[in-house]
Amino acid sequence: MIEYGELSERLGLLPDFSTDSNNNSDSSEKNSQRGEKYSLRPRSAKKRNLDDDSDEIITIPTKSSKPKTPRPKQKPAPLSKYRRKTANARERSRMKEINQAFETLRKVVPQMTITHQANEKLTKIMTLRLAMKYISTLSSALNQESINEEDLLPSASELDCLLLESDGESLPLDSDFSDHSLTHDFAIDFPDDSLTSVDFSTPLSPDFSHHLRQFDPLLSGFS
DNA sequence: TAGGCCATCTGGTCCT
DNA sequence: AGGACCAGATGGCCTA
Repeated sequence: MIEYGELSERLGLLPDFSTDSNNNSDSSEKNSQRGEKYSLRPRSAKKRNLDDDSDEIITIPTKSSKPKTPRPKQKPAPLSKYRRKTANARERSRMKEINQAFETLRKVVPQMTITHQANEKLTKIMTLRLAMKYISTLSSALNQESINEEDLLPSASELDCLLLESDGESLPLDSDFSDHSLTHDFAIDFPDDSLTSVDFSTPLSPDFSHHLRQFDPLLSGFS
């Protein structure tokens, strides 16, 4: 039985965890709080290494058993230790970029407080779904304004419907959302560089288009 | 303790 | 050949 450390060293598969743990510290705030704990994946690495060790030549499962047939398809040589490290670093960097984009998106998408506690961070999937819905809300408001700027503003229930929907499924427009109405002022609730949330306990302002223009510079061109 | 969310590692695939 | 992108696997953290 080959020990984990020995095997990994022999195969040259494992990155330098001590340095990786340092690299991890900048991946995200949350992760930095976790510190060095993300640096090791002993069991998974062991399993993978053992798998690698168990079959050096990959045998393609054949329907017709022709045992003597040589399998030309060999597992490609694992990346060198250096290339594996650099690939991991690139991947971390790529994910960091994605997470930064999520963070930016969180700041511009109105958030709900219905199911979230005050300082609870929106999950990625919730952020995407809210963004989709927010765009939909703005688009519909824009279209309605092109017809009649003042009279065709979305109703509070429509906005509730759009913003409440977070799972990709449409909610019926006649749903009863009387328990929570939208905030009266997006511009106040969402300063440029702070995470804010829609307060459903306050009534919706009738002048929704005005707030939309304040909120989105693209819309301000239509005033 | 189970489940959700997340970061990370890893190998495969595609592209330049 | 090497980088970008992706998805699967894994384990840590947190909350109900």
